Amino acid sequence: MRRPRPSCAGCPALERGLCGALDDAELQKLSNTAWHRKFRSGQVIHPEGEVPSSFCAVVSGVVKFMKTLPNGSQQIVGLSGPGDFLGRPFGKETHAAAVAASEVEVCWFPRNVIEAVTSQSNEVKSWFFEAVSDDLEKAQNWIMLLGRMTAEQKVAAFLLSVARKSRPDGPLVGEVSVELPISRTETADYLGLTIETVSRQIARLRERGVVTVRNTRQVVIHRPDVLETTVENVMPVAGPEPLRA
Amino acid sequence: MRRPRPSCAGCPALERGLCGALDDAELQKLSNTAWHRKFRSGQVIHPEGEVPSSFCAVVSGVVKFMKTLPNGSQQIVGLSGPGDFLGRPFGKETHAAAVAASEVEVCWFPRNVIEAVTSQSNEVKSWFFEAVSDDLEKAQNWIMLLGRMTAEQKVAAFLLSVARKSRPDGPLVGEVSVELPISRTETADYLGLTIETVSRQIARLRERGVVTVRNTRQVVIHRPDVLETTVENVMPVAGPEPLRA
DNA sequence: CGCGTCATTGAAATACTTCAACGACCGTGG
DNA sequence: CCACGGTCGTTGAAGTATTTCAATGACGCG
Repeated sequence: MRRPRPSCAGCPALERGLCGALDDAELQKLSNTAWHRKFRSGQVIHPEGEVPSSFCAVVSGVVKFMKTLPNGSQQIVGLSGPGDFLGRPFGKETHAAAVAASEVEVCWFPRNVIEAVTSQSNEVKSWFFEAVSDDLEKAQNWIMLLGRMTAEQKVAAFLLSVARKSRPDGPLVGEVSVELPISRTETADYLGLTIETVSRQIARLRERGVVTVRNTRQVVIHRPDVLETTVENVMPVAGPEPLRA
Repeated sequence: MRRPRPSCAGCPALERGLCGALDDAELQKLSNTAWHRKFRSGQVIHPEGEVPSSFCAVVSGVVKFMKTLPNGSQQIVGLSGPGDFLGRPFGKETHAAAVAASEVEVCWFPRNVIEAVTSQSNEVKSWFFEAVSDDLEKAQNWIMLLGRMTAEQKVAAFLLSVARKSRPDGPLVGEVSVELPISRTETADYLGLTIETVSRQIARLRERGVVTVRNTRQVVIHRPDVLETTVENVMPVAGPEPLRA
């Protein structure tokens, strides 16, 4: 259902995303054709392997990018939040499905409008380039995590990444209360673990007093420093061999 | 040591890479400042976390992109071969070290030349955008592999990816003889396994008659179809539950 | 209240790693 | 030419982290 044209004031895509890189005329052009659209948790925004006919920015909620193996096992290959853009210009098929991981609201435009703006503006091209480069960097960090970290480290890294997103400025000292953006099942698919292992690792952190679990989505991190050393050092205490140059 | 200016004729970067997207004047500008440089296996081409002062295309050999954890464990987050470009314009620091995985020859230019060409040409900007997008897609496929595949599947997928690169056209039928581009240790770092596990999985494929190992780098794949079903199906036979829509 | 979904916990199974020994290959120097 | 040492790969046995299977518990909704 078509909703009234959105006002861009206060939109996270304007403050942090592509729209902030546009000049007034370009923004006007985009917002003339834009409309807001809502998805319930689990709904597919862009299916895998199609050229999306449209393009959108996340206004609120969390979007997961999923790949599915023929045997049914799934892997989340990326997450997007408010201000992030879904899809890319220049009609390539998506290589992962974009699925709402919560109630999601997006600002939706036809792809030809985005492509018109993109092809004319150098700055917009650069913005896309930077965005994809950042995604690539995140993906490579995730490759490191999936390939070389233990379950304990993966969960610690996940909690830290959520905490850092909620505190973009400061360096995580003292108590940090965070809201987990995704369910246990999704966390497992994100970390390449089973749901049981995720649950057990969180339980261990709770037993050790590192975190308190208010409910399945609300976690208080008492000792972010412990999480950080967990991620950085495989060895729990006293690394015997300082690595040589 | 500075080598004579290279001729672009026959260079893989011209045939498959960025240089093919340049017009004559741009190519001339680039080749005027370019020179060839060689690296022995193990030498670092771009260190991690620096803004590279230069930019280059791989002419021959294999380059690995590595991340290292504080405890010393390593993960290869990408591989590049002839025709691929290392580094990106617009002065961002690299997020992985580029290291020669074999004898490597590159075509080397100062970054300001590349940036001049890039900022003036729309087509070059698009080329970079496409290249990074492709890298992102590969990285996301690798995330799937690392997160959800067994050791057996990882090794099968690796052999297939090497075989496919050697036969860019046809669909892998019959016997395929491949040369592994990287050592066992590097394969392990690429697949997120130990060297022993890689070795054992290859041994199992050999015992099952799927491959023959001529030497550590030369492998003949007798049954690529078996490798493909291994990757696609976790279950050896009879997937019971067809996944529902 | 009862049902369905999602999360937690326990016990058994297993895949992968770790530790350790051995073997193949290769260049060097006697 | 062959012995020697070094690196890299293979193989075996033991250990461990994670998965799998199964049961129970918490929460929301009709």
